[in-house]
Amino acid sequence: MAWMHAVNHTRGRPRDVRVDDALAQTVRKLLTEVGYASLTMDVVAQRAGVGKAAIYRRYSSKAELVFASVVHQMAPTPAPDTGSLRGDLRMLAAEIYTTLTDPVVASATPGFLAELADKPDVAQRLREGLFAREQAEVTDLLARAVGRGELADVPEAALVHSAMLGSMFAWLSMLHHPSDAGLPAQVADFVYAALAGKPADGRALIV
Amino acid sequence: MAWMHAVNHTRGRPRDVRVDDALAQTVRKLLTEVGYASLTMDVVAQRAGVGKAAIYRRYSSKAELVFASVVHQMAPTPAPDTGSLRGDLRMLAAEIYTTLTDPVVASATPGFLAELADKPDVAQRLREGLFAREQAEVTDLLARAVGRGELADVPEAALVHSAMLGSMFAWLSMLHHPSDAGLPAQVADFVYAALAGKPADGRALIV
Amino acid sequence: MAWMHAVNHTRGRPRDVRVDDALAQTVRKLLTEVGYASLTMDVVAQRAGVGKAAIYRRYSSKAELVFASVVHQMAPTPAPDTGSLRGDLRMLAAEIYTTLTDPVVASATPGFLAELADKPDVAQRLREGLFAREQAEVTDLLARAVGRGELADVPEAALVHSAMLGSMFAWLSMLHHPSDAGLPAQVADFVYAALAGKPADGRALIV
Amino acid sequence: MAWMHAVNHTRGRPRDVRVDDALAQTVRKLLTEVGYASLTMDVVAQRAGVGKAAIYRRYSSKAELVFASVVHQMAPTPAPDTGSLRGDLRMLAAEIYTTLTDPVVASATPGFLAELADKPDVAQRLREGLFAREQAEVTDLLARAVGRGELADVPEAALVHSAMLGSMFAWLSMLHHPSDAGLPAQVADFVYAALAGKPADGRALIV
DNA sequence: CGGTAATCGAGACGGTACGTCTAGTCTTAAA
DNA sequence: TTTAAGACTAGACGTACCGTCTCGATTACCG
Repeated sequence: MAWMHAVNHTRGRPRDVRVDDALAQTVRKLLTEVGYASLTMDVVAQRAGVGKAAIYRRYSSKAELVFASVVHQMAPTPAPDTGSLRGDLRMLAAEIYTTLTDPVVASATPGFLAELADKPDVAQRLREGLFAREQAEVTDLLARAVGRGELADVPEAALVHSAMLGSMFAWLSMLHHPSDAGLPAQVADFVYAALAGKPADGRALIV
Repeated sequence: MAWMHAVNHTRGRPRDVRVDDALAQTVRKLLTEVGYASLTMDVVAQRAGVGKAAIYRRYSSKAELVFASVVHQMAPTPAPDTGSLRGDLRMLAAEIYTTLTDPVVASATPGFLAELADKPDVAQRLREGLFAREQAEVTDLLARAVGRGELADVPEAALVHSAMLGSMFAWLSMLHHPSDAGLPAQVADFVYAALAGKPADGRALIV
Repeated sequence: MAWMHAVNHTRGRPRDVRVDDALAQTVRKLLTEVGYASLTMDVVAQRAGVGKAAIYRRYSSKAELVFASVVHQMAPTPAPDTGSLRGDLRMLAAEIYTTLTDPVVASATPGFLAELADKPDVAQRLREGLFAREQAEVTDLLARAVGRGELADVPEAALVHSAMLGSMFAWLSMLHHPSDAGLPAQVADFVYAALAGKPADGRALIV
Repeated sequence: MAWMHAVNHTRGRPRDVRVDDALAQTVRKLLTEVGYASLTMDVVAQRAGVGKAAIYRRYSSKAELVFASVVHQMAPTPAPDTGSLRGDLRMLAAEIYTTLTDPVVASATPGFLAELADKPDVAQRLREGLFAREQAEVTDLLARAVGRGELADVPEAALVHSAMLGSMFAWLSMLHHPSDAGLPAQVADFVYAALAGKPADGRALIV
């Protein structure tokens, strides 16, 4: 099947791979420097030493360019399995937290969410490329917990995913509470408590 | 104390209240029609039958205008107290859900979050005017539960708030799951389980 | 006939004369400071310590205000008669020159000419109030020359007027040659030569 | 030496000549239709089928645009030499008259003169590009007359130029006398009389 | 001497042009 | 055919100005 990709590009000058790298690096740097809104295509081209046509030949819009550049070298994170539901949740929470607080991701996310409102196609690709894998991890993690006998029934993965991702996103980006290394564990334990029926933070349940 | 607000406006022609109303109404209508990004100041001015100067005399930017218009007549929501923690949580979840799925709010939110990245002052006002009250409700609600003896210790309100707001926001705006009337109850019960130590959805805990 | 003006204005508060003076003075000062184009009604009002309504109650437009302010205290120039055509021409030239090089007039004139293109009514008033009297002087001056026997026939006053006014205006405002005290005499002599058939500047005619 | 002008424009897409043409034509048409003051950049762009950026890339302001468009294809008029001073003057007067009464020039001139007050750089360019050549013609014309023996001494060209240009400008634009085909000849003869010492219009000189 | 009516400064109002900026497309010459 | 450079269209942004309108507070005359 590999030949599929090797379509005879042998007509005219081949794409310069250094362009792709320069773009990704430049976009990532600019995102942290000025943010998504003030990142302009002209400046990207100039700083990357690249023509605008070379950009639009690869990405059809600013949103796609930024998306690709942000995802570019995002952790592939194969799989965790720590042996316990609580451990798995903490692992996942830490992973999500790391992503959300990454300077590049944090700079791109809000502007990104804004564009998704208008462009369902980009939104679709974002969800598939970014969130689908995460959600699959949640599904696996829950299945493992059921297998271990930690949970009687498998809860809805989407809800658990929303709880973990959303809690941290709201904490950081909406309520603008300070970034705190203890946050992911807190959230993971909170979710664990909800699933396992043990009060969060080991607090005793009275009635 | 009312006289405090009656600051001597007696100098020159006073602001026309109808302009404020026309602006808020027009912005709200345009938000649902074309969304935040495609809402232009010129069109707002034209449709409101107002000069652009009148807008910029009140709001220094598009972001401020939209913010004010969205908040304009947002539910004052006095207080609930349903007699039980679960009931209170469901009430609050329903309220948040209603807000998040309101056409106007839903249209404005993403574009809004994007602008907050650049404009800390607007962000500050948004948090104070929009989220602070919500968080106060959470605090009260938890205190009441402790008072009733439903909880042994008072949990951190900010975390509970993040969990409720964030879960629903992520579900709706990030993962784009379909709007579902059952969502707020699900989320409320999930949070209740975490706090009260009973498995969500009444699922039995095995170990 | 004076009673015509004394129309019973005796209803309500009478116009404050100090407003008129303040306006004229302010406009004249602003004209020399920033020129016609950059003179704004708001600044006039502010600097004169006057409301804009008070201005528009007197003058229907910026053009009218400036016109009135410039003419305000312009030389009434009774009449010259120096005893000779050449002397009369020199006198008139000097008068026109003084007017054209007056800082206020010089600042207002170009912007003024521009507005006349669109507003025939203001143009009409300008011509009647400003140029008509000048032209009448030319007519008288020529008639006197004929009476004295200096000229056989009375030349067209409008042409002579154009020659004197236009030559100096072109020299100063179009070609931007430096202001020169000798200019009016030169122009007067030039016109005299044309009328009297003697070469300008006493130059000998060869053929 | 021609290569000096062919500065290596070979870097990026070259300016589109059709844009320049479309702009000049559109401005000329609009000048006659609505005049200088009511000519707006947006309408120019729209009617020319051109983006505003393309205009401001070429001209830094409305004044520069209009200036360039008016001068654009103005008669190069090499040189006349009719064999006599009177003939040369009539020729020049006719040329100036044609220019002044050209609908485009007539519409642009007043608004133009107004802007020159504020913008000395534009004024400088106007004088060099527009009047300098005219004045050179006057100088030549007078030199020829001296060569022919029609004049004993060479008069000051600037004064003669001012007299011809100014007389007609004042007649048309300041005093708003009706446009008259006989005007240039009248003015030329008037100037001729001043130079040659023969009474204008063949009127007899008495003393 | 109190009512009536036009005035006053202050400043908000609708409308409209300006000049700047951006996204995404297109056009060169060179490689 | 790709490259860098940069011009292209379209259209929003925020500022500025004009001429009008609206406040509450002054004046004058008239009854």
